[in-house]
Amino acid sequence: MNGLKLETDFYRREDVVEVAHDLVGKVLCTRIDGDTVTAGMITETEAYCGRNDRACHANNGLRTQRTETMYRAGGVSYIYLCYGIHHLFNVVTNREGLADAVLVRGIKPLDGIETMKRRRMRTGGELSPALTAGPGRLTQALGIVTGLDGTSLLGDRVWIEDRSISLPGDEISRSPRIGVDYAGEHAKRPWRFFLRESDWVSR
DNA sequence: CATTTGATGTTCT
DNA sequence: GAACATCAAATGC
Repeated sequence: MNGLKLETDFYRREDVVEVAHDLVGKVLCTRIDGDTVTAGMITETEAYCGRNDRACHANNGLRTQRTETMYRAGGVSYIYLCYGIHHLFNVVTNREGLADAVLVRGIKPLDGIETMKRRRMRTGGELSPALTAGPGRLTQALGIVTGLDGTSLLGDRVWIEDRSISLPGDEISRSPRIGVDYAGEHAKRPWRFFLRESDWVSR
């Protein structure tokens, strides 16, 4: 609770890799259909750049119905269906016309844990990383679905807070992105950021 | 433990 | 028709 909602200045910076780094330690919050607020600290992110990045859906200016959201000005969500089952959540960054986004791959549960367990159909079970570690898992726990694609992150359904969680300088590690082998050389770029030593990261 | 496979729907060729 | 920013359950050691 009592965090400061991130504003457009945070999202509209030019360097999506920098935004991906800075999102680690921030708190992703949702309030879906008047339900309890559910929230968790972001533990893992990946940057995708619309220009010269074969791993990005909107690479080389590819404009489709799906990727159109990525071209909007920073500060909205980009949510799409992956493998026909999983709703993956991204943060659109940069200015209008440039398709940059940050994929959120893991959170550590903070608020509304019982609600998250219910959405994941894991009531009664022990609190484990299976609840929210992984891009498809956290969206289900937070109630995020593709119907929320394009939602403003300055609104009251999906937003991100700065709760002044302090992380030691060496806590954030970086590595190549996961599951993008098809991108060739670009797959090797170290554009994944994650909390070292955290249980709440994917894999 | 590690590895494989089935689920499932949208997008793009 | 193939590929896909994944996950959970099943199978193989």
